[in-house]
Amino acid sequence: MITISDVAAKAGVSRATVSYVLNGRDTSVRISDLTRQKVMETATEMGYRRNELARAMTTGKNRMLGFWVMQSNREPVVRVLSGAMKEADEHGYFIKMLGFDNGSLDARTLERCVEWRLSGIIAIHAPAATIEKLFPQIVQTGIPLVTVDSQQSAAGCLNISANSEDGMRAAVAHLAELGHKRIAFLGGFREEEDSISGARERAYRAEMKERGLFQHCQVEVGDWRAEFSDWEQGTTACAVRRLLGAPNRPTAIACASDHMAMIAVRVASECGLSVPRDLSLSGFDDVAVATLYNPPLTTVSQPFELLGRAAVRSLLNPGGQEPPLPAHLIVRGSTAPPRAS
Amino acid sequence: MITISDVAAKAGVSRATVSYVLNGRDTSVRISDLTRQKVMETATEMGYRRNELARAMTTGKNRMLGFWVMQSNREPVVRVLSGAMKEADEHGYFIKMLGFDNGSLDARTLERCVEWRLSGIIAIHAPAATIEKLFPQIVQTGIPLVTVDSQQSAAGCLNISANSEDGMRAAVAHLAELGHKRIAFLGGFREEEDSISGARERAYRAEMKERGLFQHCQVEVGDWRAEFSDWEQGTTACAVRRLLGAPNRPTAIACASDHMAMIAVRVASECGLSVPRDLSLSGFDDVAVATLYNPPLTTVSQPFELLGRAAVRSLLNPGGQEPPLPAHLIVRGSTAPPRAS
DNA sequence: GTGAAAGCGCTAACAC
DNA sequence: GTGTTAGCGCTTTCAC
Repeated sequence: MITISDVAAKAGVSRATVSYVLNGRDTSVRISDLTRQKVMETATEMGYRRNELARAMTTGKNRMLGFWVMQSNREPVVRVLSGAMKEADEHGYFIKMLGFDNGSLDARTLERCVEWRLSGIIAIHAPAATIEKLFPQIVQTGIPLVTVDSQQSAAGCLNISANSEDGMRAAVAHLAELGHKRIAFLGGFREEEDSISGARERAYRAEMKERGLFQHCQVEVGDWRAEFSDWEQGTTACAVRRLLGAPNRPTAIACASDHMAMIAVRVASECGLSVPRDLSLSGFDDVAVATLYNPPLTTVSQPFELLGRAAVRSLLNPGGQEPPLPAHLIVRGSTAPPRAS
Repeated sequence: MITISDVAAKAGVSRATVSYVLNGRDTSVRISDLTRQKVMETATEMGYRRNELARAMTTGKNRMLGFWVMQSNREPVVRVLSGAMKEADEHGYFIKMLGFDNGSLDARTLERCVEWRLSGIIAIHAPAATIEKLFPQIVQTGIPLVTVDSQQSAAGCLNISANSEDGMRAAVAHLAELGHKRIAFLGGFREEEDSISGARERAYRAEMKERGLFQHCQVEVGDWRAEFSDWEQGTTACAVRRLLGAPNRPTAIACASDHMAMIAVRVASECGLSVPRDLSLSGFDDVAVATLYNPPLTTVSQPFELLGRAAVRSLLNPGGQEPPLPAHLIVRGSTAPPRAS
């Protein structure tokens, strides 16, 4: 492999000069057009390839960001990743994958981040408990960490999320405006009080209250990391069955994720209920297949790609404020006015 | 940041000794238990963190694999990635993301791979044309490249795929055994003769022929990279409409992907046809939502995680043969016997 | 068994 | 403007 010295020798200049030219540092250190040209030529001619490893080592800065995912297999994750990739790329940074499905943020992986001198870490869907437990070690590494779509500012580390409260309120409002009164909420696993599902639940209650429907509130909790393969025995399906089996069953359910809404559709048809004729359902996330589902899902769309971009940006310039990202309702075919009863 | 020299000084040994101990090279170079212990202790005590950058630089080997994806947003991609991550991790390797959605394999990104001295590249869903065009440059870099779920051995570079021919034949066989005769095939974009969709199409024809149904063959081609958002105007929807609008419309369609099968379900219901009562449909991939779909999709399951693992393994030991990975049929609710007509 | 010393490829003061 | 030089943190050969 051709090194900078080889180029220098052949071009008849010093290594430093080559380095300057190759890094375009012409502004601070003037290099004559002639030598620059000469250096460039011999470099390409010899097939020189810069060694980013050596560069990163000497500067002590690795332009590489870690992307930490607890659970893959979820479309939001890959969409955030996609956004992060693009933003990172635009700043000359790279993404290194950390612990895909390897369970949660563990000390060992954190260790590896410092061994590689990463410039930052993005953790997506991080349980607040884990973050909190690891927090001392995280600050000790000195590597900035930003969470995405996790609990609001767990332990004081920055979190990037869309404004899902507004989104949830919009969903409930939509349902109410269609004429529904008994609108239930189907949440994700309520791991801790302040989980992301909890935030949506609060938004639901707030909107219900504002519309004078508070006495009709009904909340059930499923588990949004459930495997899909055996959803029929899952906690989400059970939660929906409880909801639909109740004497005063709801005519609409606002769900905390699209997948839960899909499970709800399936359970409803089990019960002989058709969506949206007998039951209106709204999802959350706007997963790609939401539009292909049968019926197409009314849902709250989250700007996942933008979340990824924002996460990278906030890592790159720590001071800067990121504008809040809106989540907005998309009305499709899974919601309709309640049947005249 | 504590360096190896710091540890050496404090432990009262030379840097070399520390290096030996830390790398567990005790076998070739004997280190006394006492010194080893001493070194280990001071290292942890001082909070030493190895510098992987420096290590990679001096050895000239970067234990990092590039993962090249043309189009994210597809579940298969993230599942392959997940498998690759695990396998890489078990061998002490890492995954670096390359060009997520940045279009296809381009020369610039390849350049970057050599700048980072990557030990290998995994390219998923690579169009054969691109691979072929870039092939000279790829071999020139000397970085081994393996494709996943791409056209069979494009231009002589190794490709890892499940045996989707068998899977397709199983799907057609299943449909035939249910009593269907007019079984159509809905393929992905037929970019070149030997595309992956083409392979499935050939398998379909072969199975039809074997069962004496060759005269009932009907093939339409959609586009499996279509966006979902406007599937109604998409080529896949049109292809399905052509199929269902024909005088002798098929009673079953074997689709080359789950998403296309879902589109087919939607189009069928547009036409007043119900699945599986009026039309049986089989998918391909076994995407997570296949089981949640309405109706649950009969589909051919691909072992994506294993593909990822196999890709990494074949990069790590170039000689070794990877055993073929089977794709198998999963029967769910989207297929049924044809209506007595 | 252990240590001295020579790199690995590059950057960045500083001198010319 | 350009070159000299001293590292960066680590590995590895070769003496001791």
